[in-house]
Amino acid sequence: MPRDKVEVKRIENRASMQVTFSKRRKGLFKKANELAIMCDADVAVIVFSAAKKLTTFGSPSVDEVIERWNKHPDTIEALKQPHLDLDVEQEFQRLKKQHDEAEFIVRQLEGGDLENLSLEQLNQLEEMMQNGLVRVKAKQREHYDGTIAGLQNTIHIMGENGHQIKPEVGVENAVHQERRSTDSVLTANANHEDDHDDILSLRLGPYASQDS
Amino acid sequence: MPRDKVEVKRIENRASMQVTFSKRRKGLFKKANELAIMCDADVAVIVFSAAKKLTTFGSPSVDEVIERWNKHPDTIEALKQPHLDLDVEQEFQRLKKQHDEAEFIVRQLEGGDLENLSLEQLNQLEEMMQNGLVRVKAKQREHYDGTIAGLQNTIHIMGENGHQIKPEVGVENAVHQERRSTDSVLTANANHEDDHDDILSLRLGPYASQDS
DNA sequence: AACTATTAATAATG
DNA sequence: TCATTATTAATAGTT
Repeated sequence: MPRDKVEVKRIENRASMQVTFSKRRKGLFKKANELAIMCDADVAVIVFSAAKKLTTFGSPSVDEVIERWNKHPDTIEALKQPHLDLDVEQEFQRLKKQHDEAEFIVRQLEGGDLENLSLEQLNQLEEMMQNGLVRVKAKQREHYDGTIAGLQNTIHIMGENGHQIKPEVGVENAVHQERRSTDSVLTANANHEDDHDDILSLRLGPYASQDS
Repeated sequence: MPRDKVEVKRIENRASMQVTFSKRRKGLFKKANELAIMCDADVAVIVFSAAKKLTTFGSPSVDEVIERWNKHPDTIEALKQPHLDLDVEQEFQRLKKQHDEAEFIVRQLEGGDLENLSLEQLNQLEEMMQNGLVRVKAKQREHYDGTIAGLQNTIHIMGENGHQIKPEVGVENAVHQERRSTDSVLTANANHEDDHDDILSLRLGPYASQDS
């Protein structure tokens, strides 16, 4: 509905599909919510992205609406429960395949072999990595900026209290010190409450460098 | 969204609620359909009116989407009936966890959210990406070198056949350009035979599932 | 249902 | 990804 009229058909460009998806999914959920509230309706919306990510909206909840749907006359004749063991196995295989694909990319990062990739695929990998790198660096900078601001503030306060310190000298240097190359590898997990960016972490503070 | 701005709250008047319900439900289904088509998403929308009437939209179908929802990792844990074989269930969880870790890293590359990462984790990610990039670039260079060698060989043969060309001049430059318009690269190898596979497999094609 | 005056959603852009 | 904005699309109130 915006800048240009757009045809309703599959968006071939991956990046813009992703952007459009996010926007429209948000819009869809908003509409669903409004319908539920304004019209006293029970609504469930289930969305799987092209990347297989699941997002849902439910009022009063996805489970309850689906439960109702299961019991509804129009639905009830269709499915009983004809699966389980077989389906679990299938789902297992599907998940395994999906995992292998993600693993493959991670393997490239961790030193996996690139022998069998075409130049085209290498270029795609490179772009993916470059883009990721840009974002990581930007986020690192935010951390450092926050730390620097905190330090400067501390120094400012110390100055007001009559301490005799020349601040700017050490701060900048500390931050821009080069990093050692640990070969450690991220054992990733999204959940961690141990997010500490206190002043001490400056010591560890490697700053990103190089081309980007 | 028309004549007057309207608050999102329950419409008390039965008649106008019914009218609004019809209009908005239609709009909701239209949006859901557009999302499914444009963004290659699987979408299910289930609506019970205040009068308990059921209407649904599903792409590819309500049943299939709900089936997928049932089997989704995020959902399966909360399954009502825990009648899964214990071994299978355990293995499933193990694989899911492993997958989450790989998926997490890949997400960062694909533009995932870095907000919740500590500085330490960002540094590890960066290093991983840098290392991967170095290897990818080295491998790209091999490809280009191969191309160069081939060209030089051709030129050499042409020279023996009496052609008058100075080869060394522009070869290196010519080969090392050629690959910066990355936007289109991603869609370039989209084999649509695999249409409903995920983004990773689209990018990496047949190599995605391979093991080392 | 149809009709519009408006608001809301969003494609393109930065 | 986030913000802005120029447009189109959805729709509340009215007929």
